[in-house]
Amino acid sequence: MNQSAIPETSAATTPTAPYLRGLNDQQREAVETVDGPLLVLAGAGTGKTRVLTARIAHILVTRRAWPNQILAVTFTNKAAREMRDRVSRMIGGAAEGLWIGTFHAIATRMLRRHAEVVGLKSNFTILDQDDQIRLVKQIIEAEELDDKRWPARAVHAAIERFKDRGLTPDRIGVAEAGDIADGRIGEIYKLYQQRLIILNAADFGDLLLHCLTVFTAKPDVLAEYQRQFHYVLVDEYQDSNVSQYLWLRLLAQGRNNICCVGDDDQSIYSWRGAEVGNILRFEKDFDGARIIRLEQNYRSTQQILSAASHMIANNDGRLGKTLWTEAEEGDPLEVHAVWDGESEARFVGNEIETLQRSDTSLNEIAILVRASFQMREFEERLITLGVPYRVVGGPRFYERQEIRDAIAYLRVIAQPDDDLALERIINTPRRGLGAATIQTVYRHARAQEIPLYESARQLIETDEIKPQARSSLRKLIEMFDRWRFEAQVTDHVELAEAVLDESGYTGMWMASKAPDAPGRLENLKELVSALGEFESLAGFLEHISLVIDRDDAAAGELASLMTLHAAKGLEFDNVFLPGWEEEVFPNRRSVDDGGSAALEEERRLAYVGITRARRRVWISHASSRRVYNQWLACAPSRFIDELPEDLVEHVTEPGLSGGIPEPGMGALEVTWVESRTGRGPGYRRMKEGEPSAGGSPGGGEVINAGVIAIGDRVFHQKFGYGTVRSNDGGKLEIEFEKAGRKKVMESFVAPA
DNA sequence: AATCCAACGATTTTT
DNA sequence: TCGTTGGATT
Repeated sequence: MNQSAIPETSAATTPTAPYLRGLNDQQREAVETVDGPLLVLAGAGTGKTRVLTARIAHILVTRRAWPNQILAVTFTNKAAREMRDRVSRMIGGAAEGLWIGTFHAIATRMLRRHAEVVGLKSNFTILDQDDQIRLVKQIIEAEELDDKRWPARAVHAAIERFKDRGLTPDRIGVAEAGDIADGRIGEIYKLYQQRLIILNAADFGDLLLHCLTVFTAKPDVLAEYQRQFHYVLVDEYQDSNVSQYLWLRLLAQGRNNICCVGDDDQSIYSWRGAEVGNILRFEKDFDGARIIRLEQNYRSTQQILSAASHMIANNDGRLGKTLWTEAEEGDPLEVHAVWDGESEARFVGNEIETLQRSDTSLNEIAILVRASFQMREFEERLITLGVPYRVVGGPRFYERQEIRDAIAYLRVIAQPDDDLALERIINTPRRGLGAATIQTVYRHARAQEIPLYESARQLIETDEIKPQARSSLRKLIEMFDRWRFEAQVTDHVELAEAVLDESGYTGMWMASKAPDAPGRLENLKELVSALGEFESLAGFLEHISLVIDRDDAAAGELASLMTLHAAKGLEFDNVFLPGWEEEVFPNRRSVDDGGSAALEEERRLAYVGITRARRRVWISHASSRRVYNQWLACAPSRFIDELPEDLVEHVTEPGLSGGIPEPGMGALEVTWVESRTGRGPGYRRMKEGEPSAGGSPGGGEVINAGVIAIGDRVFHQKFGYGTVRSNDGGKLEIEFEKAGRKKVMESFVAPA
C-alpha cells in the first residue's frame, strides 16, 4: 500500500535484504518469525500484504523452502494475483512454482487429482450460483415442496451454510435442519449432492468439502500434501469459514508452520459463513501460537484513525489493537444532516465538484453505501453533473446472460452429460422447442436414468415428439455431434466462433433491437478472446467459474461508487459515507435476525468504511427517505453517536433541525426551495458545542416534543396538511389530505 | 409460443 | 417504486 514515506531506520547498521527494507519492527518480526503457528493481527492500513509477500520472499531467499513447498491462500483472485506479482517483483522470476491462489482454486487443483475418491471425474464442472439454484429448484419441484414458503434461493443458501460449516448431508440432524424446508433440508441436501455427482459437477462449497473427504478417506494423500507444504500462509483469515479452517489445519499439520493474517475488526462476511471465531480462537487451535500485532497505520490521518478506533471499541469480543499513526492530525470527520436522499446526493455531488476544482483526482474519491439500492440516487446525480464514475462490484463478467449462454454451448460440447448447460440453451435462440417438448425429453431422461442429451438423441428416433420440434431437436443434436467432432481437430477459439455463429446465437443478438444488444455482442467477442488465453477448451472450462474476473478495465479518471463490502481492502483520499441512519445502517434486516452479533458486524462495516479514507471523511444522514413507495422518517445512525465529538464537525442543511422556524412561518419553505434548486445560501456549518438554535443534528432531538397531540391538524413541508393518527415517541403517523398515510418525525411538522 | 398483466418482494455476495 | 416472475390469455 502507501508506505513510501516510512523512514528506513534499521538498515544503517546491518546490511538488510531488500525485501526487509522499510519494514517497521512488528512487520519485520512477522516476516522473520517463520517457524511455528503465527497469527498476524493486522489492523486496517498496517501493511499486511507487504508482510505476507516479504515473508514469502524471506522463506525463499533464506532457502528454507522451494517455491512449491509454500502454500499461500487468499479469498479473491485479485489478492492472489497481487501477491504473486509482488513476490516475483521482490525476488525476480522464481514465483513460478509457488502455490498461490484462492482457497477454491487450490482446493480445485487438489480435487481434480483425486476426484474419483468422491465419485467425480477429474474434468468435473464447477457450477456457478445460477446453476446451483436451478438445480435446487428442480429438486424442490420434484419433492413437491412449497416453493413459495421455501424458495430455491433460501434452500440453496441453507445448503451453502452447511457446507461452510463442513457438514455433509449425513451430518444434518434435527438440530441442524430446524424447520428449513419443513425439516426436510437434510433430504434435499442429499438429493442435491446426488444430482451433482450424476452431473459430474461441484459447487463452490464442494471444492473444499470434497477435499476434506479425500483427506479423511485417503490419509496417504493428505500425508503427501503435508510433506509437501513446509509453509502455509493465509490472507484475510477473519473471513475463513469452518471448512476452510479444517482444510488449513489438516494441510498445515505436517510442519505446523502456518501464518494467518487478518483483522477481527474487519470481519464482515459472517452471513456468507465466515466464522470470526476462527481468528479469535487461533491460539487455542494452533498449539504454541504466537500473535504479532501490526498497529502502525500508514494510511489515514490521526483524526480518522481515532474516530474509527473509538467507534469499534464499542464491540465486545475483540482481540483488541491500538492503532496509531505518525501522520498529520488532519481534518475532523464531517457529519452532514440532510433532508432526504435526493438532497444527500446533491450534497455529495457538490462536494465532489468542489474537490475537482481543487485538483483532486476523481480516482481518489469514493462513495461507499450499505446496500446497492442506495446507489441509484448517486448515479443519477453524478450523471447530471457530468462526473465520470464507476460502479465497483456488480455483476461479474461470466455472470452475464450472454456469457453464460455461450459457455453453456461449450459445456455441452465438452461434457454431454451436463444437463444444466443443455437445458439452458436448448431453446436459445428460439428453435421451437417449447415447454412441452422439453418436458418429454425430461420425462424420458428420468425414466431411463440417462442424461438429457442422451434422452434427446433417443427421442428423435421415435414419434414421441411432434414432427416440427423433432426435426428441430435433431438438427441441434446433429450440430453438437459435429462440433464435438470438430473440437478434436480444430483450434478451440475457432470452434467457439463457429459454435456461436452456427447455433444462431450471435445472430439472435444481432437481430435484437434491445439497447444492450451491441454490448452483449462485444462481450461475446471478449469471451472468445479470453478463450485464446487458455490452451484448450477443457482448460478454459475448468477455470471459468473460478478465475474469470469482473471487467474493471475502465481506465482514466473516475469516482468510485460501491458497497462497503466491496470496499474492503481499498483506500481513497476522500470517502463519502451516506445513509448513516437507523434501519439503513445498521441495516434493520440484519439486526432483526442477527441480534447483537449482527449489530457488531454492522459496526465493523462502519469501521471498514471510515478506515478506507486517507484524508477526509464525509458521513451523511437524511431525515426522511423514500423507501419503495413511502416516506419514512429516519433517525441518525447510532454509529454517529459513537464517534468522539471532538473529532467530528456537524453540518446541517438549511431548514433542518438546527433551527426550525416559527410554526406557520414561510421561512422554512423559502430555505427549502432555495436549497432544492441548488441556489441557496449553502449549508450552514456549526461546530458541535457552539451556541446555536436547536439541538444536535446527530442526536436526533425531537424539536416539537410534546407539542403535537393525536387528532391535531398539522402542516408538513412536503406532504401538506394532515391529521395526526398516532404518536410513537416522536414518530407520527399522519393521514395527509393529499399524500395519504405517512410516518414522519415530529420535528418535521408544525401545528396548522 | 409469445405476450401481457398481476402479484410479489426488495441487504451485504470474495468463490 | 421498480424489476422480476408466474399464470392466464391469445
